[in-house]
Amino acid sequence: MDNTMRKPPRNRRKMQSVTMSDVAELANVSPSTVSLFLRKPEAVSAAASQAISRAIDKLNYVPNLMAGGLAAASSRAVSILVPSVRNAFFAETVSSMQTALKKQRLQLILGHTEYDEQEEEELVRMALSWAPAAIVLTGLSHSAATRRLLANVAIPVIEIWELGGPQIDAAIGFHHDQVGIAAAEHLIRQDRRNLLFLGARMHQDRRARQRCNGFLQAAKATGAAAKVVEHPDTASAEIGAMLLAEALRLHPEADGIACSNDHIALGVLFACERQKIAVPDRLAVIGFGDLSFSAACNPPLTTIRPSGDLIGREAARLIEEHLHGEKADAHRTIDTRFTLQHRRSS
Amino acid sequence: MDNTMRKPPRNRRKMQSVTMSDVAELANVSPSTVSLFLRKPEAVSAAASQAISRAIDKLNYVPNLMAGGLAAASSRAVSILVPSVRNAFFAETVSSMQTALKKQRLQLILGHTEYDEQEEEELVRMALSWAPAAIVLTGLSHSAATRRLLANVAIPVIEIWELGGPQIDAAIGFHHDQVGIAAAEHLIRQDRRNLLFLGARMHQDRRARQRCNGFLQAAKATGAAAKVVEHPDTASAEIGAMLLAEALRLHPEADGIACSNDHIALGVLFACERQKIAVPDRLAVIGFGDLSFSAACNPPLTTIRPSGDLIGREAARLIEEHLHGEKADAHRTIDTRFTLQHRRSS
DNA sequence: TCTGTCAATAATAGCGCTACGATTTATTTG
DNA sequence: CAAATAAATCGTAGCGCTATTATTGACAGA
Repeated sequence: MDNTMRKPPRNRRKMQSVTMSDVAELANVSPSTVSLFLRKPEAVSAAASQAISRAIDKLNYVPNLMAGGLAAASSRAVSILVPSVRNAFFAETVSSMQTALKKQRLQLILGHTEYDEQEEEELVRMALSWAPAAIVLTGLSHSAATRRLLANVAIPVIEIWELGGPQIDAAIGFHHDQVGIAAAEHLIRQDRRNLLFLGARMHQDRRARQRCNGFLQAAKATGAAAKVVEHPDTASAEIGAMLLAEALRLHPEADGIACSNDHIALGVLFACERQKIAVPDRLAVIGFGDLSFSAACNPPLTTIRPSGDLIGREAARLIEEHLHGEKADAHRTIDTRFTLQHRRSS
Repeated sequence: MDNTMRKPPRNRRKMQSVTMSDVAELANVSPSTVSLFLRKPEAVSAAASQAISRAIDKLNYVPNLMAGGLAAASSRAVSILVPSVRNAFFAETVSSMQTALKKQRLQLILGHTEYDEQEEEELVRMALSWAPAAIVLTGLSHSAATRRLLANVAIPVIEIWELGGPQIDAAIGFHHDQVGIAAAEHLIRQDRRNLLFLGARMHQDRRARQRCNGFLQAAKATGAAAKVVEHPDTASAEIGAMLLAEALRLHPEADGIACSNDHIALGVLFACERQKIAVPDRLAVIGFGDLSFSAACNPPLTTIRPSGDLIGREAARLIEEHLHGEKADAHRTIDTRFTLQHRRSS
């Protein structure tokens, strides 16, 4: 009996053109050494380093992060979930974070929750499938299942753009009620006593709601009158103009207006101009966001500038620290604060 | 000699809490069946499906996409590289694309090139490390190395937001020179003969440059005068106002102005208002972008509306088709066009 | 000369999953 | 009712890499 009877070459896999072994072979070292070189170059001799570098260049080797991640049980990806990147605030944070993370060769996986906790939950599940190095969520409010999913992960879970509630792990942001308070106090300092808050999409945007509540509270505390007029759609200048019209119809006595953000405020300014309502003499206006047009409009808009950029950078820093082993105390809270930009609209 | 001498349990790996085998065991099927169920549920019997579903829920199983991607030699990630997501145009595309891709359980890996081809190259390299299902780039201009890296990949390479040059694979967008032409022709139709183009960051923003060139060309073709005034920084209303001042100083005879985008145009409107320059009587203004404030400002801004949203959706569609095996002819070009929004500023 | 120590490198054993062929079971049909 | 066909399920062999341990070689001290 022929015991050399060979099985036919059974199955065949797809593959990557150039692998680490190819590099190793060309550089005349073992694959282990190539791997070591890629992860800790300082542990490899100068001669070997050079040979490997040369081989990588020559072969145009691109490491397979999935293989690496699988073997190391963690990937070079960071998942970030924001309501929407169309919103300039979150765009800013995402952008600054991506820039900071690139230096550590970490990549951003982006998801949009559209202010929907169910959506967020699904995205968290998908995100975890990548065994990310960290996961970043917007706000402190999440579904029970989301909390459960994240309760026991070994990676940093960072909640951004909101402070002041129970947090899963770390939180980076500021207190939105304080923003509202600051706006109200500012208007009152300008001798306004009939205050108004114009808000968009507040049924979904928890943080806008918090600003509104802080505003009302502070107004009440000083005995000023304060009303709210809102609109369910996403903030825009158009909605802002509409809200102003509605507001003046309902509350013609108003002399100080805070807006849930600068888009609304811009619309208010546009409407005031059309209707020859003097700003700030007849009506003081304050916004939130300090968007790109806010310093340039007529009159320049007083507004509260959040720290979207800083939030992203701090999140990246936290992730970096964790990666470098500095376990850091969990449940860290970083208050990035906000600043009042006093301009001529108030 | 004791041939039962056992080696000590050699090494130990980290691991994921719940794996597919755990699910299989609980559901009383083989891991293969679980895998099959996850990928092609219709190929598994109702009984098994139910048992597996139950087990997944019970164990809270989260598949490991890296293992899956490694085995399948391709991942559920799509890489998208844009200049910056702070730019509302790209934010729109990224957002609509993410929404469309989520339905197919594909995830977006985001990178910012900051208008730098070197940066882009590095990001492409990083992106390829994930064996993405597709890769999306902005524009048609890339470094030689980038082209080389992408020349032979088996996945769709989609270039967005620009048409009219040699493309790597598919391209989705529109012709920016046509935008410039449309703007010039519009102003000329409004009886303007002394035209001006105000541009920001044109040394980096190739597409803004193309719009400018189209504008100049069309003006020249009809015998109208056309000048350019530009500023190196990112577009903003502030820069727009500065550009207008500079422009009127250099070209006081101007009666029609096109802006590289609506931020600039908004700044122009602000400045005109401050200087009591009548728009459109003295000066007609047209922008590009149709941003959120453009319909609401004073006067409402005539502008050209691109199709950022559609670009994202079409890109997602292309990727989906490829995933479902419809090989589609390569080098596809999809012109998403643009529309002129004629409002009162012109 | 013989250890002992250290630095550099290599061999080994998977990480969790998918693709493929093989096998089993159910269903049909001559 | 056996044979042929179809449907459902399973077993196997990696995907390309990392982490750990094992090995090698150089050099020091005694």
